[in-house]
Amino acid sequence: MNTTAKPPRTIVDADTAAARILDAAETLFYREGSRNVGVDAVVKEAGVNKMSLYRQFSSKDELLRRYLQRRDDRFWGYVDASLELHPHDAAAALRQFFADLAERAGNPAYRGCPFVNIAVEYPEREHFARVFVADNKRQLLQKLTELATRAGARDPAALAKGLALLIEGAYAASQTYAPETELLSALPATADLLIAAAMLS
Amino acid sequence: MNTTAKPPRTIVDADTAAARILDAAETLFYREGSRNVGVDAVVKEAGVNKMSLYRQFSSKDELLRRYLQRRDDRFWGYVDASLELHPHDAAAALRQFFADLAERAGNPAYRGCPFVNIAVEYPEREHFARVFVADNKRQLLQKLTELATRAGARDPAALAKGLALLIEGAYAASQTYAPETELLSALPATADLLIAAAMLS
DNA sequence: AGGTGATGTTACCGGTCGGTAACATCGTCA
DNA sequence: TGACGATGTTACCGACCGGTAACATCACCT
Repeated sequence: MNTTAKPPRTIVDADTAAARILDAAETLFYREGSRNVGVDAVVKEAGVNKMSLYRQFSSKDELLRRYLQRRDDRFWGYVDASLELHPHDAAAALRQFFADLAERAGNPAYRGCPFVNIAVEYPEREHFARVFVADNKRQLLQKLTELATRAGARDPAALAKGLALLIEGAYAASQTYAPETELLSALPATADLLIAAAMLS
Repeated sequence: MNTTAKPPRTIVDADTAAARILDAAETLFYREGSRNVGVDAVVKEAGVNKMSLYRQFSSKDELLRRYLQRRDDRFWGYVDASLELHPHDAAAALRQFFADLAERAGNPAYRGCPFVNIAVEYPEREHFARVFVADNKRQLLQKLTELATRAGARDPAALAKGLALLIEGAYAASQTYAPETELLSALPATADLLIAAAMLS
């Protein structure tokens, strides 16, 4: 028998190749870290040839850019899904977001906030990926401030910053603390407390 | 003139070589990330030869272990320094810790919590460095719980977890948010709020 | 049918990684 | 003085990194 049979050549058009590469990059960059994953691993996971990658993307950095954009879209999808449940009650919307975040971050496959991970992976604050991260966080703080204002907080900026710290804390703690610690179980109640305290005159 | 003059051979004994290597590793691993720094960069920073490293340390992993131990010692030094200022007032001690943390994390050279960074750099929870990190955090939560108890909190475990989340949040936010955001300025007040709320009947 | 452009495959480039062998050179102590 | 052990220096190993050239093969359109 022929033990050296080559696998059949499979041909995929450029668009599907690009999509599969992006899917593979999203999976691997998030799970293993963008700097720990080589392009060879990406194309293997995507089931395409390395040249297919470099014909669709100019470089690994370009792939990283697209990865960040995907993560950004996904993140705001999470936010919108939580907030839409309470369109006329900003305080409830905030509480909902923390409940949903605690749920997501408690998943065993959760590997933390992709943006926090990027910030750790790239030491230079001027790196384009770090700039992207800072921009995402800036928009998040803005959204939190807007919600805190609508909720009627005495000092909306202060409440928003406190909640932003809690959010980052949930991200980091999901990776630093052992799962048995169940630190995230305290997230919703702590957020509720901050929100409630911000309403009192 | 002789433009190819070799630098003079400098000889240092094993102990000072080991110390300089550890210092260099601590600086570089923290600033750039342990996986982003090669042993060549470490020996260059230390001003010693690569063989001097491998005669003192069995591997880069061994160096990483020593690095983690150093950071652990340093961390508990910070904790003790804050707590010692209020030996008979646990609530004040907690508040002091957050004030000092906000100060440290606001330093421009601050590169976040070394343990958070390790957790991001190494994807596998079973990796020895991740286990070390989880152990440090477990001890921190224990210390916080003990202080919350001494402070007279109604639910010490809940307060400790909330504060632990805030701490991790300060670490992560120091790297994700742009400095202009001054998110850390909200840290002490938020911690104070949580502590005060935990005391009320 | 023939040609043309997109895709797949292989092999390779220079650079960096962690780690080591071999040898030169030094200080120290008998 | 001579020998021995510790240190410094150089060169190298195989593996992986991001990226590319050259060529084989296919689909599709005229």
